[in-house]
Amino acid sequence: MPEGPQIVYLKEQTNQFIGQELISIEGSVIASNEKNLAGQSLIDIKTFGKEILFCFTRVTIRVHLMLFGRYAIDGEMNRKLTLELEFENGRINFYASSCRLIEAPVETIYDWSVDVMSASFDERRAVIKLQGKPQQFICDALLDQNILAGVGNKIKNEVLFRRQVHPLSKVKDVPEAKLRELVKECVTVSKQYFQWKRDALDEEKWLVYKKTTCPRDGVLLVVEKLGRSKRSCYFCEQCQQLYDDQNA
DNA sequence: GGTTATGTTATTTC
DNA sequence: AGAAATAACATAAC
Repeated sequence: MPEGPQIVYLKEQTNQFIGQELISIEGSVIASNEKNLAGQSLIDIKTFGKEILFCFTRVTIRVHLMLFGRYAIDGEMNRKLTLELEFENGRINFYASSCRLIEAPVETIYDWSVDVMSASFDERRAVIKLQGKPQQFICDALLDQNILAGVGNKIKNEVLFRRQVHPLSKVKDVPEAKLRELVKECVTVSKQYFQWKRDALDEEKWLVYKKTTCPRDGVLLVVEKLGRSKRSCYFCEQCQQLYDDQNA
């Protein structure tokens, strides 16, 4: 369920709750001494990367859907409930999600300049931070939430294909101009993904993810778990260039 | 029934 | 100490 754009979409679905009073809170992950949240008002909903933040008067609840998380607005699912927030005008349930209470002001712990969906995302800084991981494979570096918060495995594969970079290129061997292209593409794909989500087209738009042949040249795609992260890479050996010591 | 999947974190091992 | 491997968590689809 996650990846930044889907979380921004989720926020869009929950905006109706902003300004509402919390009637009740349930969930196995919220300890009993935290139930006094009821009565507080929902001041704002923010997103950071793959996290959604429910900012109440005195405290913030952070929800991360991880790999299997689901949610239902004014509905039920037959799964393990991790958090239920009931407001005056509706209810949102989270299942199989990771939830945490944040007591500090969120501005002090989140830096939105690394969030690819944020208006304050800083491209140049992302490039510099990538260059700070010279030995990493590009397929791992693009998934680094401290550099490109919100980018997940689907976006990673799409970006590498569109910019024609082999996933096993080392960051230090990728020319700076190409790194800049990759960072820009992360933003582009993320914004498109968000729109696909709105249009309910998000399962059919990917060029290589879960596909078998390259849309450019028809060559069979390679599917392998690569890099330190061992996440699935879908790529074309014909048209995605491997940057290495030879051609850096 | 085994494998895989949009993810992260805690623990163990080297 | 610190990097790297492994386990842990949770759930559905093929």
